[in-house]
Amino acid sequence: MPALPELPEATVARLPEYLRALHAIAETGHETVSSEGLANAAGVNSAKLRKDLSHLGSYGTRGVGYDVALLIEQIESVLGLTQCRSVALVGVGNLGHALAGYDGFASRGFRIAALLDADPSRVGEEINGLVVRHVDELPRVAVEESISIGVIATPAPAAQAVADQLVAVGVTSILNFAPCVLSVPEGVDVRKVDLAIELQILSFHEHRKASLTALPGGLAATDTQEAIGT
Amino acid sequence: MPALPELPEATVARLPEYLRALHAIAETGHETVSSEGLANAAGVNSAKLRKDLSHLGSYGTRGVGYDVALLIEQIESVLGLTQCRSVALVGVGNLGHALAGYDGFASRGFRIAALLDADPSRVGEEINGLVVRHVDELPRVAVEESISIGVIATPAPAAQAVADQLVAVGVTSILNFAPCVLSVPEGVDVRKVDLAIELQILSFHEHRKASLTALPGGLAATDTQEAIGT
DNA sequence: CGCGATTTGTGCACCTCTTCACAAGCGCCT
DNA sequence: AGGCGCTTGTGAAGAGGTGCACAAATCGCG
Ligand SMILES: NC(=O)c1ccc[n+]([C@@H]2O[C@H](COP(=O)([O-])OP(=O)(O)OC[C@H]3O[C@@H](n4cnc5c(N)ncnc54)[C@H](O)[C@@H]3O)[C@@H](O)[C@H]2O)c1
Ligand SMILES: NC(=O)c1ccc[n+]([C@@H]2O[C@H](COP(=O)([O-])OP(=O)(O)OC[C@H]3O[C@@H](n4cnc5c(N)ncnc54)[C@H](O)[C@@H]3O)[C@@H](O)[C@H]2O)c1
Repeated sequence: MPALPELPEATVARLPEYLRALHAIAETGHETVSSEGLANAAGVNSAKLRKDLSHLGSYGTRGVGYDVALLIEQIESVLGLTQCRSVALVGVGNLGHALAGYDGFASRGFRIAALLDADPSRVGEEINGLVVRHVDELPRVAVEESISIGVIATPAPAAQAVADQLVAVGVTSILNFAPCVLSVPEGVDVRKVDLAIELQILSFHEHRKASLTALPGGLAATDTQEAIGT
Repeated sequence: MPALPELPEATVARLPEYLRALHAIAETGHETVSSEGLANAAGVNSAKLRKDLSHLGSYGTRGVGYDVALLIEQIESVLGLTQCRSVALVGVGNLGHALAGYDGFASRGFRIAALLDADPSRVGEEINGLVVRHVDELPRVAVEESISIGVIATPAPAAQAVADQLVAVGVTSILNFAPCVLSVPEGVDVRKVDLAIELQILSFHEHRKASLTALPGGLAATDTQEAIGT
């Protein structure tokens, strides 16, 4: 059993990006990669990458770099991806359909194990070989499929109720697409994806850039680092 | 012209959340709101909220709170949402369809002004009153519709090429759904949304929680702050 | 076998962000 | 008018993250 390495949250958020980059590098046939090379592929600073990897007691070789296969194994192990995790998707509407048909989950260690909706007219529909079931069946489904992550793609007003139902059946990780805050008991992790927020942040920078160029003879030595980190 | 207030990036990222919360509060009929109340609605610490708002030279009243309507106006002004921004969506596949049919954009100050795809069989299709056009028409469309933000929803291998095309026609803000890093010239902002990354982060915490509970008589006084920030 | 080229791992300084705690300000009630 | 309770705005301390710069380690080659 690997002693829990107490990773910084910022590092955890970057590990999946490294993993993706590593898989891409592995496909090109390279057996090792330098911190510089991997950092470029992942879009980060090489020093940051080295520090991140050092936190998981890394297996790099000075003068050579990192063994790609070994590093993939290490990161997957730390992220808990050695076992395939089952996901329940609640709300099979516009967005839910896209998610249900997305093959990028399976290829990265996740299995959509259940599709759930409250609308009776949607129940029974088959998407990608999976039948939509009624959300009331959640307790049974959760056990049968040993769900470990819940994804909420319902309208915002229904999201809190769905979250409560997920928590009630023992789900402790939720990915929320509805634009609202969820209140959950301690010990439950919620992550949120909100498109409108992303666009509004872009809008701000667009606005700022416009103001800057509109300024009279603004000195060109203003700070202009771009490509914001996630 | 409002002097640029030099906002911290972390604050900018939270302003849209405050804005959403404010709109919700406005609908309940409240004319003012305390930092405590707004902070709850937005899912943040009240001290953080006050500091954030103080950065935009805020208009709160001690002993009373913030004027909801005024604050909405202020934040929208700072985010550059006073003008409706036009968005071009490139890649009208699985995910693109969902985005094209999403009404959450219009309601928050954005207008999907163009749908573009490279697949000839998709060109001409009408979605939500908008006709899919060929991606080669981007230069003309960008000017006609005065596009200010580009959204990439193509497969990863095509994303960089699409980004280059967007940059070429003058787009300086890009929202990327493809799981890859984009390289863009200085002055262009890129934000990324990657579902698999979100799930993997959740997986990590799930993994960690499992290890903790599996530990023998671990003292209950371990840190257990949850509900991670975006 | 030793040397130079290369690359990792990390101490350190800097910076940003968070959180606490409280003075200053405002309105209301007497 | 004055006092009291409530709420904002902010200084300061602390926590966390970033990036530089370099010593330590390893490999390949002569
Ligand atoms: N469509 C997008 O591109 C998009 C983008 C970003 C965010 N979102 C958000 O994702 C959510 C879903 O968007 P959508 O466009 O798919 O909406 P939608 O209306 O098309 O789909 C919502 C689905 O949820 C189901 N539902 C409603 N209440 C439910 C409940 N209590 N339990 C289970 N299922 C329930 C409905 O029957 C429907 O099928 C919304 O909150 C939206 O704001 C959507
Ligand atoms: N479907 C999802 O739920 C989902 C979730 C997260 C991320 N993503 C990512 O979003 C992207 C799109 O996913 P999808 O499921 O919609 O894929 P998709 O294959 O259904 O759609 C991709 C579309 O992009 C078009 N396209 C390809 N090359 C193009 C080019 N050069 N210019 C313009 N258009 C081009 C294709 O014709 C197709 O219509 C992928 O990168 C995927 O990884 C999808």
